[in-house]
Amino acid sequence: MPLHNELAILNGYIRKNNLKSSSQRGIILEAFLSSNRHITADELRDIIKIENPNIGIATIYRTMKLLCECGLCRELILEDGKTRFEAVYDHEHHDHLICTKCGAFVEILSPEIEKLQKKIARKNGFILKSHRLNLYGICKACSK
Amino acid sequence: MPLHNELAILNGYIRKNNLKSSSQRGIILEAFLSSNRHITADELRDIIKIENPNIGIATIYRTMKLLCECGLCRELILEDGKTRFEAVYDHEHHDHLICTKCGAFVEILSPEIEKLQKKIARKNGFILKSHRLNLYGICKACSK
DNA sequence: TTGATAATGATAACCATTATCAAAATACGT
DNA sequence: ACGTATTTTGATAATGGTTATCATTATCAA
Repeated sequence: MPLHNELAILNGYIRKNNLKSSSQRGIILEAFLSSNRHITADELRDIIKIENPNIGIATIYRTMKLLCECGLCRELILEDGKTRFEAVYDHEHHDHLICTKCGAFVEILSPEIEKLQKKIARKNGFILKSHRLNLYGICKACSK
Repeated sequence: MPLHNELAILNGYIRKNNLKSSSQRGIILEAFLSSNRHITADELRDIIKIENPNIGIATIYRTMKLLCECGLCRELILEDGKTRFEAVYDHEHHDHLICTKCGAFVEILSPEIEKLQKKIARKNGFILKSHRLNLYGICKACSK
């Protein structure tokens, strides 16, 4: 049950920062992890609403920000104006290949590209902290 | 005078699509090109306001969209919630290296990375159409 | 010049996200 | 277990960038 690990991380972060735990945070974390996709705050709310209609959207935003702070989650900003949240713990770093027709996501990984990125940053006097790489194209199904 | 070329492209696009020309579009195009940076609609309005205080923000948005359609401009979406516009004509394709402290931009170019991207897309059955690569780090001046 | 249509400017609407604030929940020392 | 200080929550207002609306104006072709 991987949830236990993530919950431990969240609770550790809460303790370390003198925050307080709440049932809402556990519920949101579980819904987020089990959704298993790049989800928006609104979509998450719809899922949570079924069992917990009283959890407000503000709390979802606040909790997702918290999850990002403690390294369980990452924001994904595309061009539709909505922030998507992506699980990080136990997930290798990856970039995205996105079908512009159907919206399909493929997670991709290229150590070679990463190496080149570091090299470019160094050449320009930058200390590389992170990067964002999205590839846009037409997937197999859509190109038929 | 490179403006002439861009103006010709814009006017060609207008003619081809049975649109109508206007003085505002020329003014906005010129202000955009001479700003020579990744500019937001708001910043562009401030520049234009000095000589043409009567041009509305809606027209600026509409014109920038038009410039994107005819290939003179590209939208750049970062994480501050503002769309930036970047000149494309006569500019080689490039990605971005961004300082997370001072916001400095460096345009970067790596044919090797581009080649790897194509390879990855192909391996996943995608026809690659475009990509977006931003590197985030600390620039030389800020790391002192 | 006229008629059809596109463009403009002012502003309202939109929508995702954040701030506000009173009420409720939590943690901790006693 | 109790009281108290502090955090969290939920409802909702506010924010801010962008887009839609619409009456008026400008453009273009005949």
